[in-house]
Amino acid sequence: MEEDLFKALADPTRRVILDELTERNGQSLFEICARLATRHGLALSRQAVSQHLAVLETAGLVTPRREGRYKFHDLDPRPLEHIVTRWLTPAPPEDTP
Amino acid sequence: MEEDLFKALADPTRRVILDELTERNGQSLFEICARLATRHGLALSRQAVSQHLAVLETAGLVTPRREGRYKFHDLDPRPLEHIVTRWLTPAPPEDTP
DNA sequence: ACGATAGGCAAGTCCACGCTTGCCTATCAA
DNA sequence: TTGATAGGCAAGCGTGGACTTGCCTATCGT
Repeated sequence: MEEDLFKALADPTRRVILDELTERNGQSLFEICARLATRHGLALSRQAVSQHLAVLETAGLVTPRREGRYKFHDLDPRPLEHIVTRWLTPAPPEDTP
Repeated sequence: MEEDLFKALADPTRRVILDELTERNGQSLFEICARLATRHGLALSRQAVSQHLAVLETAGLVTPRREGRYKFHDLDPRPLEHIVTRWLTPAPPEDTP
């Protein structure tokens, strides 16, 4: 659902999580917590990050992958593809040479 | 500021306003009110729409243009351009033929 | 088996956001 | 000038969302 996508992108912490996963894909919850703290000064509780990841999963931007007691998170940027073209006017006849 | 951009896109009513302006650019506040009501079943107060437009202006997605007692609103999709490429991984080596 | 690690569930708090209401200003038509 | 139209400002209400806290389950190492 597109509502979930925009809601997921609305929070700055979630966008930083996407940045983190873009730089290093497949991180676990604790890894993300640590990198948010050390690299972005975001001292969130583990539960807060877990809830953010749940929102990102609902939006289809993050795909969880279980391995034993670990849960790794893979980025999936495909839902983003259509959110720009939606409002990109279909080639307005500009006469700017 | 990018925070304003994502916040502007977070609300479904504002996205419908962007849709309206994409289809018919340069509408006034009352025009937008009317079209939200008749075409989308959104019976919002004039003030509500005005506040939405203010948010869209802050995000740089809508540029106001005054003419007499009218204020027309022009869509500017340029701020949207970078929000996808931000998380598009720089061509991962996929071996899908 | 036991403790430690990785994560989940649920309730509760706090604040930002969407919307309304009421009143005020500015421009146009008669 | 008067009334109507188009829009703005500010206070207030109510809901949703972000975050914490406390406790519970599951997997690994020894």
